[in-house]
Amino acid sequence: MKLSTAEENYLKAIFKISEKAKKSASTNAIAKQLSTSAASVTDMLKRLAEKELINYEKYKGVTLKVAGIKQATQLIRKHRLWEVFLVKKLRFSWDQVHEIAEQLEHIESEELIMRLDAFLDYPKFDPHGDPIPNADGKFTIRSQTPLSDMHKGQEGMLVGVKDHTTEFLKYLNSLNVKLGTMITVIDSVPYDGSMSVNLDNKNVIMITATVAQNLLIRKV
Amino acid sequence: MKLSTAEENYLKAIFKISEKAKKSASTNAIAKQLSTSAASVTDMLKRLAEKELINYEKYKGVTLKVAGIKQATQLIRKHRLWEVFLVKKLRFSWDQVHEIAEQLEHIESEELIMRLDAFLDYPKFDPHGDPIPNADGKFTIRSQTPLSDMHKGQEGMLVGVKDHTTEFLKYLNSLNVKLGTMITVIDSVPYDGSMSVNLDNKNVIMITATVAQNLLIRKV
DNA sequence: AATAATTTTTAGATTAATCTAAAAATATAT
DNA sequence: ATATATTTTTAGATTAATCTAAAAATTATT
Ligand SMILES: [Mn+2]
Ligand SMILES: [Mn+2]
Ligand SMILES: [Mn+2]
Ligand SMILES: [Mn+2]
Repeated sequence: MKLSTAEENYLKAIFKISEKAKKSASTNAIAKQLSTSAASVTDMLKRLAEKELINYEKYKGVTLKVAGIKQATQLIRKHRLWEVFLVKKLRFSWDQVHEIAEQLEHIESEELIMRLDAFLDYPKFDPHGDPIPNADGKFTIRSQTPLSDMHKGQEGMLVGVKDHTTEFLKYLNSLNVKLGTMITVIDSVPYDGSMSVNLDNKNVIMITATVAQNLLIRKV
Repeated sequence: MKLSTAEENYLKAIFKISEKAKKSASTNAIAKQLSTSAASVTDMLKRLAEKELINYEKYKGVTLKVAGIKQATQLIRKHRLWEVFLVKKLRFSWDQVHEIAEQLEHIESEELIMRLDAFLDYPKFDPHGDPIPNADGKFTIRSQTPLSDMHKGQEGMLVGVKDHTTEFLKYLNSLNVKLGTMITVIDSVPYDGSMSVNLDNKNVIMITATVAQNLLIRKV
């Protein structure tokens, strides 16, 4: 089924909300995610329900039907593959690619994505450490912990970030923190959750609890 | 100025028609080019005139203003760069890329095109031999003759095609005719304009006048 | 120059996607 | 359990882009 860009974006939003909350997505949550009005969301939900992509009952939230999940997953696959292309091939920085990928993900061509995937050597993760679903929609899973949950002395590698905003990523750039950086917890302050951590066994820096919550570590 | 996909496509259509006919584009010609109704064209022309992109007077044709030429040229640049990417990097065949490039050309990011251009090593021509305007909108010009205008004994290299349809390009594939192929006119039949030509000093084939008109040769 | 043919424009509808404001339903707090 | 607050839906408009059918303007033909 051929969907409009707007329809695709709604499905992706519902997918992301359900994934995070592990329950049905509310009208307001979708509106917030897409920076649109609740009224617009209701309109669109009717249309998506009509097309059998979501389960929708007035005043209850929505969940994706199988067809909807498939569409959302493919869209995420396309988004993340394009992000890899932009970073690996065009040498964009990880804080510059999201906007462009938001556009590229809507290009319609199965063949294009197959070839792009091959060209990039079938990457499993995008530049932010998010898993790229394969052509069948399967995500690679990986054990990871927010740095904020780690204790003094524990060590691991940065494998992902939760916050994808340009501001956060640029801040990490300024700290010289990137995917692959080895992080060891030197100390953590119970009072405010801030931490001092060692980077690649070189320098020690201080970070706030908020930052620590947004750094995903694979422990060694 | 940020334009919609539809607006961009109209500007490109007007550019192509004016380029070929070397005069103003008529409502009907634009409608035909875009497979839409004349009424829709009139609607859009009013909008584009309002935005100072075209010169439009009722019942006269339209011409592009400077801003319109700039937009159309940039769009063509993007289209052709993406076609190069698809063929050179993703290994698509030249008959498969136009549709996808029609979508990709509307992705909005100056930075993306700059980087894509560099990644592709600043190509001057696309996979169909069409010139790629540079960032300033300048086209490389090249002397070329339709094969149909050449005479017995003349020789040259295939540098472009006039017809960009999948059917024509696939037919050329089947003849093993591609950009770079050396073509020598063995004989031409005045009666119907058909020709027998030698390819790369190997085999001789027969082609019709129509085919010969669509092959652009740089004579040696 | 009058008539016919063609082209172009206008008029009026339609569809997707959006909005604001008001009404209705649901959830929360007293 | 009633009142209040929040969420969600409906009602009614708007805008871009399209369409068909009819009217108007232009061009071609007798
Ligand atoms: Mn992204
Ligand atoms: Mn990402
Ligand atoms: Mn093309
Ligand atoms: Mn081309």
